[in-house]
Amino acid sequence: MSVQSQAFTGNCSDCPVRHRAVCAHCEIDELDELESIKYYRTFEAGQTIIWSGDKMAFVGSVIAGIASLTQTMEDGRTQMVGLLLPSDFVGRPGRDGSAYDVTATTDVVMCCFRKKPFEQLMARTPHIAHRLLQMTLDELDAAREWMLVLGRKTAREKIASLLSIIARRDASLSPNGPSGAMVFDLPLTREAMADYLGLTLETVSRQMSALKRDGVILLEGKRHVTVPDMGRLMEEAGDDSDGGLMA
Amino acid sequence: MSVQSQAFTGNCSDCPVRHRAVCAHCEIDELDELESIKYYRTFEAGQTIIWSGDKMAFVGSVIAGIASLTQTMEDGRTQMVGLLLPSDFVGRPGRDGSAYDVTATTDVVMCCFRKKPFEQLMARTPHIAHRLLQMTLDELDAAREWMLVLGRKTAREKIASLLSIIARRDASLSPNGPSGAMVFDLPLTREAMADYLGLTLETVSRQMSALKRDGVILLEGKRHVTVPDMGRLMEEAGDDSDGGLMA
DNA sequence: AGCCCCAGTTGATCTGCGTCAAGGCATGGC
DNA sequence: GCCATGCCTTGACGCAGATCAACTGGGGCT
Repeated sequence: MSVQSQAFTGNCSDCPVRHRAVCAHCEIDELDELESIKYYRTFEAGQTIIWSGDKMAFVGSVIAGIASLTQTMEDGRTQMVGLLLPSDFVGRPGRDGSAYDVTATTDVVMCCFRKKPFEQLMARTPHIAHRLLQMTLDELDAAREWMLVLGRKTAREKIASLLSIIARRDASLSPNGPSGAMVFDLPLTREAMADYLGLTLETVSRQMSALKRDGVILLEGKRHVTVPDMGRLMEEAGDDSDGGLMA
Repeated sequence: MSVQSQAFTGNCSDCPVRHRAVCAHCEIDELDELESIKYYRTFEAGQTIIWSGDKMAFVGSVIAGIASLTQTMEDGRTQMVGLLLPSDFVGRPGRDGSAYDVTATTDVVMCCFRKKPFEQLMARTPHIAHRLLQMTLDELDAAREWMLVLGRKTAREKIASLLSIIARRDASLSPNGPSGAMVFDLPLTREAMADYLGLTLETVSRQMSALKRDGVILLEGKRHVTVPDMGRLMEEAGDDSDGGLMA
């Protein structure tokens, strides 16, 4: 499967993620300036994009595919601390090193900006800084929501939480009804799920089987998931049953 | 104990946290403008500052004392998702509701800005937005470091991690030698520690006793802690033994 | 003083998840 | 075809931490 299946010319105006990325509100002249400092890079599934501690020469956006941020302890225990989806921003203007490993979970296409020029542009262009602040605040909310999952939820609730997050993201791309059935492919191996959830891969496997046995999800093969009732899944996750959709 | 023991007149130029807060790099005229939209509020230990879901009329900085951000599930399980120390920022420009409960853990003094005018000032003043971005990125790093603690560390490592974070913060205020002995008072009850660490209070108590028995810490009463060897404590926490201080 | 109340400690027991180990089922190379 | 490899599933067992419960000690009431 090609990650570039859509006809994308490499021009910002065609960019499939532009309306959600850092450059969402840029004017034409600003886009032109971004064009001049950007380049694309592709990474194969499993490849490391940035090593923890490396100095980063670029910042950028994920255009296609999924990348993950992970931290690893000396003895090998690892925890995934973020999932980067198309339009998500990578890098930290104003600091040189990365604090985490960034790894391509699927094949990934990134739109990179050379760091120095990007920072200069940001200094001149308040609404890029503003957009980045909003995106960072969203990430902070997501990280904190995940702290609740890691600290207080049971294995079953953790799995249900992960599935409902992935399902919700897919929904925002191809809108099914929010409370109807939902179908998607898991972009993560059992091991990656375990690293995200603070579990072992065996426990992940067992709980997936349990949710399937109890009719909360249907599995076709190992990765293709059908959720017949999102409300049910969100109850299993321990969230409000409406998932905040009624507000 | 008064939280306002330092002679603080209520004027920005005397503010004990100014060099670390949002307004760190403000010029005199900007400070004047902040003066005109700010007011102080005090909260007693245990009081709720903001309820999850409330609309917030203000943003602001913690001036003295410690506040915490917590999330609670319907069945009462709670997880602390952030610890707010003096100079930390509260609130989310550009969004109305809080996603968490904000609670005063000790007596707290806050410097509040009315939200609307603050947002307008921010729009006109790029370096306030820039400072806020930096602070938010720092918080994001802290949240992600905490995800590793919650997801992968043992109870003993969790306690050691918390103690070393608190010790390090105190060190940054009153500089002892970084690898010598360190003395501080715990600002948290056992229950609050448990909520931060994703443990029960009984487990916290047992592990505190174990660290004391093993000579990693000394306890005088329930709250007064002496760490004879910070390196040892950081090993117990599962971090690099140098804690990044050798870099 | 006498009392209560709250925070913390400690013990006994239970259990959810980790650990270790044995397969299953695709895919790809020879 | 056959075997190797990667990803996943399932079972048996043990342990770290949760749960339930009793107790301690200090600080602030009347």
